[in-house]
Amino acid sequence: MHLLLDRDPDGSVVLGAGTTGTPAGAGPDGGAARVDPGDLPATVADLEADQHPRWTWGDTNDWYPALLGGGVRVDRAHDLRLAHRILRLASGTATSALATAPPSTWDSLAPALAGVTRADTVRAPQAESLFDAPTPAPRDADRPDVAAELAAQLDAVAGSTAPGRLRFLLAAESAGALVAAEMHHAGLPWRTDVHDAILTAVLGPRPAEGRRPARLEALADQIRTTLDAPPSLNPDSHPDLLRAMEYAGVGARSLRKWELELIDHPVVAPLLEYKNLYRLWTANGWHWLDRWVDDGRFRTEYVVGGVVTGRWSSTGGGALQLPRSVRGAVQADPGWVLVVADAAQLEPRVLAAMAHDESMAEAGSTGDMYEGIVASGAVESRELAKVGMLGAMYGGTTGASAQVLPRLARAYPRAMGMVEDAARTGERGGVVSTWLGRTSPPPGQEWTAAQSSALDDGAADGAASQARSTARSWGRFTRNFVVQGTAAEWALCWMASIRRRLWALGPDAAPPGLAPAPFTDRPHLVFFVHDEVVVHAPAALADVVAAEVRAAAEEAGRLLFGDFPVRFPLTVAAVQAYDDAK
DNA sequence: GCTTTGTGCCAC
DNA sequence: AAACGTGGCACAAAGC
Repeated sequence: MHLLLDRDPDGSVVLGAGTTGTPAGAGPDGGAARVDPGDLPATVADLEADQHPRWTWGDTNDWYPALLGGGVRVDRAHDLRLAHRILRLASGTATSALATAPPSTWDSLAPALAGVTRADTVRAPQAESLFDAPTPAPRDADRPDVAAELAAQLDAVAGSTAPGRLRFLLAAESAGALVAAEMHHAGLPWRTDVHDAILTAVLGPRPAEGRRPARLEALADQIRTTLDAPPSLNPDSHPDLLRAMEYAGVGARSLRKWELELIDHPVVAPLLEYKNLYRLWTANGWHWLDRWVDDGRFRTEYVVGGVVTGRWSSTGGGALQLPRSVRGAVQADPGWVLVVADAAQLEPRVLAAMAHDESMAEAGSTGDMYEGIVASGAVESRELAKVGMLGAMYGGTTGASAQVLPRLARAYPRAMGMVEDAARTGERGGVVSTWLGRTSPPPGQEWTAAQSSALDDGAADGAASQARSTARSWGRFTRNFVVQGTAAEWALCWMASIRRRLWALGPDAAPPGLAPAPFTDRPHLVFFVHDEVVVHAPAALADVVAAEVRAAAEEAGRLLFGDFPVRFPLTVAAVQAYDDAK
């Protein structure tokens, strides 16, 4: 059952207030109870053990980090902010009171940051002068009413066109919020010394502040010499560099890597190397290390549902774009291993399942799905199968991808038909939904303006083609939305299952640490990127953990797609360093 | 001086 | 100078 957590304006914690079916014992008489914030972890731990409730709160990051800090892990949650966002847009709940109500504070809530508690925010020094009006305290009416919101959400789900799927989606989204907070708490093991060695090997030793590393300096000189440019030429200035290149007759219109690679000129090699190393230095160099790695852990802020499709985004340190070149610095603690697992060809498999395309699922039944497509005779090569499938899911219209599309459409009419339908719906301005019912946003101003101006009397030349182009672009978005979004749902289920299974393994025999460890004394998730997870585990449990991660993938497929014969094979490796995997 | 925009590359 | 989806981020240049 749901157990609500809320705060009074004075900061005291209210437990179970207004919860429908409040469990006996939450408060003295089965109703609301007031808890001193300092006692919250202990109180939550007791209730978790006794009643195993679904902890229901406005935003997981407002509550869970402090509980984790107090050594308390919870099993289930309901994140009202995340659920609200889903239900407001979902086609399945379009007629509900929740979806038809005017926008409320729930619609304007920004995700809280796990590293920043509300108390920190309140205590933060306020920039105010004598002339500034004091910041007004939030009016009572603006305070989100958690009990009313929960009731509205449960009502919307119950009256929806597919209550089971939506309930599942909300549970998965909330489980994701728990995972995200726990991964932030645990951090990704990061060897600063190894990272520094990686940088030093290719850039030279860390330079003085404000100076280029030696290798970059040498390359800059080489670029200047090759271009016959003065020492004042700054290779970081695009206009200056392009001008110097034009003067030297290089013939490049931009500084993009792919374009430079097409050019035959002696400056290309040193310039490409410069750009490559410059990127490493600025994006993941020593400054990055100083800023984001603390005490052997990299902590980012995972933003659950940060992408419209339901994928996560992250803020801080570019966690979801960690370049391969620094992944060697991600290393397990002594006596531990990293179990790295990624789902092979996740999106095409998801597409096959949601379209109930048995032929396509069959192509993925033995292992590599692209090889399976080749084996079925649809296309000649793995590479062609891959670019063809990606083109189908992205809406590619050119090149090899477009060329094989007709053959894929003949071999897999159901799957290809589904993404085509999604594209057509988007072009018309309609919305599409994922397998569990997350719905795409309606098209925005650009689409509407383009379509209406094409219909105007005396429409400008090009208005019609502009309208078509905008419509197609939105069609590519909706086409991709259904696949990417459903893949994100699979990933949420996968992680929720992994989380539960790892917890069930029980604590390691390791001696208790000084700080309370809510879960880091047993195998735990430390990283996630769309279709890939990393588990930090005691070395002795490597095989057990690998098996659980595989079992979780099967479970996720079964929970989402039932008996439909689609497989979700993984690549799994237990390694010391992240870059040892594959 | 500040913020916004453009460029380009990284990840899936 | 992108084709073909979703993002984050750093830097220089442009705008205010």
